[in-house]
Amino acid sequence: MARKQAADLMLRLDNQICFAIYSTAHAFNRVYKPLLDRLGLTYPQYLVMLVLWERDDVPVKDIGERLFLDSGTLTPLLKRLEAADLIKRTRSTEDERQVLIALTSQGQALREKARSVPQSILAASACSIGELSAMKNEIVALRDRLNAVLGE
Amino acid sequence: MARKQAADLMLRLDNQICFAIYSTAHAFNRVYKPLLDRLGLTYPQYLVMLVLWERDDVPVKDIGERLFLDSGTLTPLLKRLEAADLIKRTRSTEDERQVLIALTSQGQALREKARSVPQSILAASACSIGELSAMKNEIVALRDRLNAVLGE
DNA sequence: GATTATTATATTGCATGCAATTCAATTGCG
DNA sequence: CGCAATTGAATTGCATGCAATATAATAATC
Repeated sequence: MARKQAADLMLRLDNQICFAIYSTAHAFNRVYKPLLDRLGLTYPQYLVMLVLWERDDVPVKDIGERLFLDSGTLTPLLKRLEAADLIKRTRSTEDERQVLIALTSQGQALREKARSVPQSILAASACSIGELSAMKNEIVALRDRLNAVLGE
Repeated sequence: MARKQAADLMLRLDNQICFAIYSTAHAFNRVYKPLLDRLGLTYPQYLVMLVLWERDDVPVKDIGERLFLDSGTLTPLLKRLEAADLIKRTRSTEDERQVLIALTSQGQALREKARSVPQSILAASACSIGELSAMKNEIVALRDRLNAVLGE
């Protein structure tokens, strides 16, 4: 009977860390929205740009591994970024299966406008960098354990 | 110059807690997938069922406030749950603007099958209940601060 | 009590995510 | 070398999320 009650408790929405994560992801998205609107980006597009601002001329696969996204998500997203003149998609000559993603000059330039975004997010989170960093590390560790289970 | 470098560091993908949250949400979703497939539910549908298992016969609005979702998301989702015979949607007689959501007997019964889900998730997270609960509280506090900014 | 404002839900359009499939290119292996 | 297996993208279909709008019902205000 005690075991049954424990199972009931665990089914409560507010006791589930997955819902905490889920709802916080959406809250972040809503905070980002007005900031990214000014850049003409959606949040997933912003993530792709973050990857490219770190390193350019990478195959779609690499971006996908970095962001945990597959081609079904990335292909149309990248086409929209290309239509916005932020990136260029080129079939690799080395390996014609790969499509290399490079920033255009506009894509490079957008980085300057994006520099203030993290500050705004930090302010909205009303949290010190140290606290956020500690939380981030815990969450990433959790994510990696979940992904490890999936790889089995 | 130091300030510029700090802004650059903050633009790094791996330094952003939002990406930690975002990618962990997707990792959770992938871990849940096979478990929820057995129940015939998607993850957002599972969240709605969690709400309803706690309290029945509630208007769409209440579910939305609980899950931070609007009618644009909930209406079609609820129609799919109704098509699956898990819930019933009824226009309230008290206030005809409202649609009340009630569980069917099958919706009630599904709770028994769902009881084992949280245990499986706990196992996949490879974490103690205490640690998870502490993380959850921190994340919820962050979410609430973000939502507070949005309300301004 | 009539008019206006607000509220609850529904609808439309767009951008993810992801499973499943397809297709072309490359790798492996005998 | 020749062929099967694998790989990287693209495509299709379905289910979110959310902004913007529509609509009907209730509340508020004069």
